Amino acid sequence: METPDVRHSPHCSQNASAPAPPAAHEKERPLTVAAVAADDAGTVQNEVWSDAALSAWGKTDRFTGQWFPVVHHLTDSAAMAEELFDHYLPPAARTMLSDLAGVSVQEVRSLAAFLAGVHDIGKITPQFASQVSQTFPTVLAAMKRHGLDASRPYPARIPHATLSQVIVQDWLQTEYAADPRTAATYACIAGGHHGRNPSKLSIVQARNSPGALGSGTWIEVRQEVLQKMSARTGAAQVWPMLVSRRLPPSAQSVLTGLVIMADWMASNTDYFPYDGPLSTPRRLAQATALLDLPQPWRAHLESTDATTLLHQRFPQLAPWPARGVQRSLVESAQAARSAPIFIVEAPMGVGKTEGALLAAEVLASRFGQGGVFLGLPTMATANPMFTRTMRWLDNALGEEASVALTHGKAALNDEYDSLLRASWHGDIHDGHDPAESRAVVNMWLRGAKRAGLSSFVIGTIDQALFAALKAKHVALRHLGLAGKVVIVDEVHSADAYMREYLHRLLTWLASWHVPVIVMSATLPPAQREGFITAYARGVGDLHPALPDAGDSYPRVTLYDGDTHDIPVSAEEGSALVSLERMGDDPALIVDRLSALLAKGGCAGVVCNTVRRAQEVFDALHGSVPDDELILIHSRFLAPERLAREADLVRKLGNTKDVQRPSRLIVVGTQVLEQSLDIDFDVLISDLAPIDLLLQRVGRLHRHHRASRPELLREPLLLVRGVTDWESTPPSLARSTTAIYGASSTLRAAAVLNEQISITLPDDIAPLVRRGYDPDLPPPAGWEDRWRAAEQAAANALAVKRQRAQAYLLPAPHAVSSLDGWIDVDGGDPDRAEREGHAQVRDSEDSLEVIVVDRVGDELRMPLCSAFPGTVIPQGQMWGTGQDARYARALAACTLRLPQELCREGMVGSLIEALEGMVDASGWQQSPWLRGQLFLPLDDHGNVAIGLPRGGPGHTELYLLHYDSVRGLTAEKARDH
DNA sequence: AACAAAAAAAAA
Ligand SMILES: [Fe+3]
Ligand SMILES: [Fe+3]
Repeated sequence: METPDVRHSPHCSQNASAPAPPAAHEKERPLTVAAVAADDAGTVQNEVWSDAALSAWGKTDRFTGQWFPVVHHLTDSAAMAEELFDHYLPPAARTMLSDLAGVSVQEVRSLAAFLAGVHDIGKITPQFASQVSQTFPTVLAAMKRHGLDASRPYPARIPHATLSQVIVQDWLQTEYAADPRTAATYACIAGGHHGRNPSKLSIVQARNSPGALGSGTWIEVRQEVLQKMSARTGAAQVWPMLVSRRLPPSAQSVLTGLVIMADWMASNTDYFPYDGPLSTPRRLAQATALLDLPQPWRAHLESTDATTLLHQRFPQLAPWPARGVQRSLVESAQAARSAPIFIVEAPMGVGKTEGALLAAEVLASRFGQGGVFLGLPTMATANPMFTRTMRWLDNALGEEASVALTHGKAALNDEYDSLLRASWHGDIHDGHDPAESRAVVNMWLRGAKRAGLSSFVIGTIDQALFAALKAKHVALRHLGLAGKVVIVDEVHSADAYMREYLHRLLTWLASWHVPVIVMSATLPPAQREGFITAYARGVGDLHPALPDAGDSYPRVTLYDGDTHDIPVSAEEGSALVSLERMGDDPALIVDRLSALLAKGGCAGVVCNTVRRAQEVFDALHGSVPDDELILIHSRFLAPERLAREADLVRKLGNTKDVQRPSRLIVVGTQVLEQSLDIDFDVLISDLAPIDLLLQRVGRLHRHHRASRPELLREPLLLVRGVTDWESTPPSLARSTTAIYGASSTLRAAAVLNEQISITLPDDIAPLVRRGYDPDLPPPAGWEDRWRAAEQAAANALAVKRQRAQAYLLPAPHAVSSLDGWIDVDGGDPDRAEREGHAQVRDSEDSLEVIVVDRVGDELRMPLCSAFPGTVIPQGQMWGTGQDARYARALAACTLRLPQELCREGMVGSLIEALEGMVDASGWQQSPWLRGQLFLPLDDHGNVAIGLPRGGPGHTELYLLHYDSVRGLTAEKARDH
């Protein structure tokens, strides 16, 4: 906290009895003066500055009564920026900044240090200084004695960062005759140091506030700071070159990120104490020792051969040679002319991830990146990827490097948690052999906005997309990504809304020369082209050559200024999947499966909704033994869903110790289509968009198995979810069109129309291409429905894209400076962030709750938790200290409520109802439980929720039931 | 009226 305003201090509400601040005459002596040590080497800061400059306060601490001169904070920040430039930024980021600024690396370093060295110069103004007139009157009196009169209060509060921008900008204009627009491209970096750049209008307003800025000595002291910082950092020699050209926005944002990082560090009194050593080198040495930031990663490869590399990094894969995709990736990474984007389309299980990590090493060693960002669509896939990446790092790292797992529930991941705890205590983490692991979590690189600044960041793709979102501190996201190789996996799962953000991200990444590897199942050609076009835009190429339109799969496409179709040697044999249509009555499944599984076998049934899955399950329940039937969907408690998925992989996976049962039916929803590496002998699926249907088919005879049951030797796909196959066009189940829209589902039906088989993998690319081809003609007799569906889809797409624009960060080429770049038309970003309007996913309201068991008057931890049955105290403080582990285990017991309860306009009353059911007031101190909602289930797994609907006094009662077999069900009781 | 899965949220 920079101002002594303590209204927002977390301590103040409960701190009525806190000791009063020391008496005014005692507390306002800068302790630094007394701390000059005789052997202090280097520049003693006080000798540099005039007494007037030293009298200006920059920070105050109301609790200790100490204050700190702003010129010292600025000197600390400049020194920290130099340190970060030299030892935190990877070579790629340094040369990128130098390229963009049009000066040498050394010169752009001077620019960075200068900007950090003046970021708070707006504090040397009457308007800022006057804030402490009540709390630190003698500081103001001393300032006044030095000619800095701040005794008049300024109620109109212009943020000091805005004042900094005005001051720096005007100085560049008068001192170096910079034109205003050019000056703004540099000055906005000071203006944005609080995470939000002032708008052009507010800058004009600030400039026209002479009272706020002050005159006379105020101007002289600021001039002194600007000149001495310029001289100290070497910027004085660089400005004449810089002012002749505008700094590109891509450099503005990364430098802003660097200034913010330096400021945060310099503002931490553990690292830069008010009363610590006075000489800057000593202060910096103390801070860097305490920070202990690992250096950026330096990739060093011992071989150029893909197979050799593969075996060095992934010894468990020896002695098998590198696979086709891996070789293509490694070899084309070696050949790329400049930082490239790869688009890798291949099924799971061909070693894409390993190939991408090896390619990242090749790219980083060639282009100087210092880390890798690896993004996945879900937390559930990011977690195992974190573990895999850690094992790669065991073999890839020569020195210590920082790692982070970044997603909303990262702290619930045990491996990351142990690394986090090790960073606290400074001791080595348990679990994995620490001697082998040079990957560490750095203490400073924790928290939502800092973790992404680590060298190796594994997280949800959202964490990268935030770099394209209008949100506070987006420049820190830019700093985090600008020196890395960026890999995003399973990109096919992104919808049109997310793709808007992904495109914008790619444009920014390209502008920093960041190598990108996009991995996906088959993409419609328009999507492939969209990624290349967005990336090319970032390097100023408006008309990149488009990739070959032919149907190949797997395929690797590369753009490095030119577009290349990289050959991938095919290795899999092809398979002919028989395709049959069946009716929608669940009873038909019972009959069909009992016949098909007569000689044993494992069947998967994928339904488009939870309700349909539960219906199929119920139909099978009577005739199939319990241990041969599994239901899986997302409406299970998270630990139970995890256990279920682990069970499926144990039974149907591809591991050495797989225990495949002789007979099994798995009924589920789309959770079966996502990233589970399991194999069915026969598959039944609801009709779905063709790409999704093919994802599901990917689970059919997925692994090479020595033998399959006699009746299931050839892969068979049965498609249902259509109420009438005979009508023209087929009439789709309503729930299916509600989820996917009529167009994409109808298109799937069209491309499969009259087909009786699918050849894998050859048919995949053409089916997906045709399924999304705008010119696909409807089959005869489908025209009317088709037209209506196409129109509805076009409208929905336009709405989605439109919605995405609201919080989409402008592209680097679309702005001159960062002035107002995260401002939202008619809104303020603080509010947008607080209320969660700014999103990278387009989603309707939905609610996740933590489940507790209610037994009599007691609340207990759920049976699936790590502490089953443990009593949870109510109405008293709980969840911190010794209880934190219980709170953490409880926080893992989440359950998503059905959409039926989260309808438009219902969520508010639902939250209210839930808050009334469990007294969680005593748990709010726990970071695990703070702000969460709780659902108490009685010992039958039941809970009733009443929601006001319609008129006053009118209530709808929903009966929820949870059991470990069917998951959560909701039904509406009769009105009462 | 009812329809998957998925993510997220502290600074200087
Ligand atoms: Fe500041
Ligand atoms: Fe600051």
